[in-house]
Order: sequence, then C-alpha cells, then structure tokens
Amino acid sequence: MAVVRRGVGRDGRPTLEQVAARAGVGRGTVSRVINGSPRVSDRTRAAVEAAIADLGYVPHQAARALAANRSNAIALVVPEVEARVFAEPFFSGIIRGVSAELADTDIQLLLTLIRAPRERTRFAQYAAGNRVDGVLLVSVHGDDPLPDQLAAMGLPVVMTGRRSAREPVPYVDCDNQGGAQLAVEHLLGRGRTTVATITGPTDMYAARCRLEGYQEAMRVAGKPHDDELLALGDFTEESGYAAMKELLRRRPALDGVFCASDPMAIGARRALRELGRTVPDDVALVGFDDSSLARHMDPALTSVRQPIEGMGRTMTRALLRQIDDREAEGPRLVLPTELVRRASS
Amino acid sequence: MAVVRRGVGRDGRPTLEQVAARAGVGRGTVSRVINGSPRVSDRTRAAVEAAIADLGYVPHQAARALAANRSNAIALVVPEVEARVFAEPFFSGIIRGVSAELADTDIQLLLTLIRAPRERTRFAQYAAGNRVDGVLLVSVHGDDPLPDQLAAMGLPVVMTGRRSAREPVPYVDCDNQGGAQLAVEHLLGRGRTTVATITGPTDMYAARCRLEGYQEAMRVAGKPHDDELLALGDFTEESGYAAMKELLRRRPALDGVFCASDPMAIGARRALRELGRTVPDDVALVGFDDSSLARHMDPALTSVRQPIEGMGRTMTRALLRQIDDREAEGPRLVLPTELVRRASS
DNA sequence: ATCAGATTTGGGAGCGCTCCCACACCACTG
DNA sequence: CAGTGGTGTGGGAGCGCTCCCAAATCTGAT
Repeated sequence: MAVVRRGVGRDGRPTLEQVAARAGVGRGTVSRVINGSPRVSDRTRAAVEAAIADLGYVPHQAARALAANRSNAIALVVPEVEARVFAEPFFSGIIRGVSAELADTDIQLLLTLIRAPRERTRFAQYAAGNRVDGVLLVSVHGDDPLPDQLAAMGLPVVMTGRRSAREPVPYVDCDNQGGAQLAVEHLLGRGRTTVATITGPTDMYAARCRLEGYQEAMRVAGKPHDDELLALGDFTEESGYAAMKELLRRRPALDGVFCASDPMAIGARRALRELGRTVPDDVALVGFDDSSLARHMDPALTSVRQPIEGMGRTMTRALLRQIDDREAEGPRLVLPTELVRRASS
Repeated sequence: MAVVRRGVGRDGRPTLEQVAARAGVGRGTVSRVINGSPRVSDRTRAAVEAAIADLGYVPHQAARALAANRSNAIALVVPEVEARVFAEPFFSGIIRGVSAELADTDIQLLLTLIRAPRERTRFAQYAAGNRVDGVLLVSVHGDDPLPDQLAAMGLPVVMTGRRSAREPVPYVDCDNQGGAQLAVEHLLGRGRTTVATITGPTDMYAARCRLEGYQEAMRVAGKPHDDELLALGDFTEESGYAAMKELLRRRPALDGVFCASDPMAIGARRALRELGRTVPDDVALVGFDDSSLARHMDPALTSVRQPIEGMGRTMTRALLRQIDDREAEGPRLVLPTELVRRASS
C-alpha cells in the first residue's frame, strides 16, 4: 500500500504539488506561473510566487524535460581534431559569449568534444535522443556532414563560420575577407611595396576568404597579380615558418607579409629572424585572430580581430530563437572584423 | 479515452516498452540489460540486445533521470573571476582530461562559468536541484565557501588544487612545492649564485607552496635567507614586470629568477630587456605552468610542467567513484610535476 | 521424487512535471 | 433574463523510465 504523501519530493525537496497546496491553488496554476503563462490573475500569481519563495522551490528539470519533451540544454560541439581551437582564445571567447547569453535563461550548456569519428556518430545518436534542444557547432571543416545530419533531424543548429559560400545550415561568421583586405591595405598604406601572404588550408572557407581579401587589396592598389607572393600554410606555426622561408627564397626583397593566422605569423617571424631580417624595419608582419600570441610576440603583432565573444552571443541568441519557434529563419550573419595595430607593421 | 499504444514514443523513437515487446520479455528485464545488471541470463540478454540494435533504441535520459533520481551529468565549475584560467592552457587541459575520462560513460559534462557572486548562489541552488550528480571545481581561491556548501548538501565534489594544507574537501593537486624546488635547484645547479623569486598571490595555497619550494631549495644549497630576493606578484604579467624591476633595484647582481607563473616570467623578461639584461646570459629565468607562452617566449622559457590532463582524468575518475558509492573516500592526491628545460636557463 | 534456496523474470507503482479538457465564473449583449 | 463568449482554474492522464515485490523457474541435496 502506497503511503500517501502528495507533493513531498523524495529527497525532501518541495514539489510543484506542495507549492500548489501552500498557495491554495491547483497544480496547473503553479505550472502556469512557473512557465510565465499570461493566463493567470495577478492575485493568484502573487500567491504562488510567495509559496515558491517560502518553500524555496526549484523545478525538477528531469521531470520537466520528460513531461514537456524538451531538455533545456544546448550542446556546444567542438571538433577537437582542431587542437588549435583550444590553445587559442577563440574557443574560450566563444564559450564566454555563449554562456553570457545563457546566463539569464535556465538553459544548460553541454560541452561536447569530438575527436574520433566514433564520437561523431555517437554524438549524432545522442542528439537524436532528445537530450539537447539545439546545437552550436564550432569551427567546422569544409566537408563535415554533421551539420546537415543534425539539421535533417529537425534539430535547430547554428555554426560559427561557413563551410562554403553557399552554406545551407544557419551560421554566424565574421568578415574574413574584409579583415584580410584591411590588413593588406594597412601594409600597403605604410609604404610596403612587395606584400606577400601565407594562407590557411584551402579546404577551409575562412582561409579562402582571407586569401581573397589579400588579392582584392592588391588588385585595388593596382599591384600586378603575382603567384610567387603566395605561400600555402595550414594555420600552424610550423607551416608559417616553412612558408616564410619559401617566400624569402622566391622574393628576397619582400617587405610585408599578411599571415592568415597568428601562429603562422609567429612561425614567419622565427624564419625572418633566422635569416637576419628585422620586424618591422625589413619586413612588416600582420596576423589574423588577435590571439594572446599576438600581444606577446616580439615585436607585438598587428592582427585582425574577430568579435569572438559577440559571435558566441549572437549564435546563441539565434539558436534560442529557433528553439522557441521552429519556423524561425536561421541566422546567416557576417560580423565585422577590425585591425589591431601593433609594433610589427 | 486514452488511445492505447503501449511502447511507442511520442516522437516515433522506440521506447523501452517496445524493446521489451520485440524481445518477448518484460520491461524490467530490458531495464536490467541496459543497466548492466548481472541478474539476467545470457540468452535473455542476447535477445534484448538484438532488439535494441534492431530498433535503434536509445534510452530517454530525462525519463531515466526522473525515475532513478540521478541526472547522469556532472558539472565542471570554473570561477571565471580568474580570466587567467582561460587564456592559459590549464583550463583546456583539464577539460580535455575530464572529457577523455567521460568518453566511455554516458555521463554528460556541464560547463559552468561563475563570474558574479549572483551566479555563485545560482549555481548552488542549481546543484541543489538534482541536476548534477557531482561537481568538479577548478582553481578555487583560498576563501571560497562553495566547495564546503556543495559538500554539505551531500553532493560529491572534487577540486583541482587545495585551499590550504588542511583541505577538508577531496582534491587532486600537483606538487607545487616539489616543482618549485626542482626549478630552483636547476638554477643553482647551472651555477647561478643569486637566485630570486617572484611569488603568486599569497592568499592562494599553490602560490605559498611554490614559495616554500624556492625557500627549501635555497636552504638545502646553504644559501642564507634573504628577503630581498623575494618579490610579491599575483600571477599576472604586469605584476611580474613590476616585481622584476623591484628585484633588480634591490639586487642588481642577481643572476637567476624563479617566477611562480609563466605570465609573470614574460613580464620579468620584458623588465630585463628594458634594463639591458640578457636572458639567459645575465639572468636565467624559470617559469611555472609550462603554458604555450613558455614555448613562444624569446628565448623559450624553462618551466615547471603540471600533469594537467592527468589531473582532469584523475579527478573525474575519483568523482565517478564517489557518485557510484557515496561512502567512498574522496581523493587527496598530489601528482608529480617536472621541469621542462628550454633556452632561458 | 521432493523441497529449500537461489536465480530469473514480469509488471505495478510512481518519479514530478506539462498538457489539455472541462468547468466555473465573469462581464456583456439583445 | 437567457444567451454568448471570454478568462481563470482544477486536476486527470501520461511522459519513459527504475525500483522492487512477488511469482516463476531452476538448481542440487536429500
């Protein structure tokens, strides 16, 4: 025979039923108050709120999730293949933005690192299991099918960055091309005549955009197209080092380099030092990301800053809107970038 | 009149009941299989597993959480007051360790940043609401009451680092004193005769331990106690810069400095450069943390490495054990540190 | 063959909430 | 004064699972 103890939580915590009893109303009414329904009279609402405060009631999330079929959680997915993402402030900036935006909701942030392909599958399954209401994807590669998979499940998804110019999945990106163009215009404006670039991996859309920004600035300045001023990197310091050596071999007289990432700029700087070139006198250097590396390079690195925290906030806001209203249009936003001038240029 | 459709999930996903029907067993049996109970015959288990695979069944977490009164989630709490924690790889290393350890459980990691005191209260309430099974606390200050509060609620808690020598809450720490001692012994072993130290904030236990390591090494080497070789910092680059200037004013002839954090070493290096001292020829420098800053300093910084990822793994393993068995002893572990030698010493 | 004891199994009850139907109550209208 | 159309409100049903009791089945010793 079940002991009747309506409304007493199993570990002593008050339940909604207890609140209802205390306020002298029904369960439904308390639920309405908690969920901010307008269909409650002011008198009743006040009584319920008082009861909630008295009892120190906190809704039981699992019960809510089960009954309402939503989890009150969103996932932030980081493909950690990009260890880079971690070392740099990019990732933490995104987290900061996301959690700032989540701060006055009761939505939880689940952090999910995906390393192995196995984990990728696993997460897709996990997401299929009603465990998150939406997904934020960070730094997705050009050929990653995960965004489409998730979107196909009907799960709201927002990415940072695009995979291509025609990105089907909603995204919040920054103006990679514009930033790169600013950087190169800055170098040219400082009187540099032979400006090279070290690119990111060309299978990444962001890297291609930065290259286009470089090319556009050169074109506007009336510089003839010159493939010898272009060296491929992959965003890593090592690749920057190698690319810089190659560039100097080809064009010993170059006097400016736009690097598509800060670590590559660090590598380039090392190569320059080894070959006896000074920065910025012989060669001016500009990076991209405005990471802490930039500030600590010697000389401090001029770099293109992305509004990382803002991107985090924006994508979160957009995701929440989509969760609220499945019909809502997903974001397709490109936020501005700016040049932070330091001693290296 | 309710439509009878036993075992069909509301959004088409199979339920436990459906699996049971398919396998020709009862709900309880399926539940036992899922939860790895030994009280199931091999034949039955195989049948259930086949049904699970056929149907692509994934347990509904909210339902589990509600019924079993556990959330299958743990929180990693970061008092972001320490922005430092973010910029450095410490934090990401911990995350990496934690999530590696969580990888083959179905436990989710909730990341919680606490900035304002308001959020601190909020989290305590949140944690009280059965939403997490345990809490990992990162980089807690000496006077933070949160660990005790959580522990008092009966919630399993593990911290990185201690708040004092007599830490009541379970922790996983690293050998700060030993690491510092190694660093200073190294400097002395390289023939440096006048070795100073720049300390961290003395309200942090880790900082005090590092100072003790310095003092112990000096004592063992038979150096007379000399307070003029000791300058206070607060782990930031600026404080390192100021402290270094002060030290040089007091002891122009010093030839070695142990800095209790890498950013302080960067600051010290800047001060040394400004005063025309070379590193390592005039003054040898050692840092603590072995962050990426260390590798990128010029010259690359010798630094004490903590097994960060290992700490993350260890604390997670310990937390899971405590969640499993509330009576289990919490960890009180101090992991070894090691010296990474580079060009600065 | 028989039965105590161990092993395996089925399924009722219930976790704490939301959803939604039904009903009470309140103006107003004609 | 009956009728109409709001508002507010109560509470049954049910979300998908786990827990646990009791029943069924299977040992192996007598």
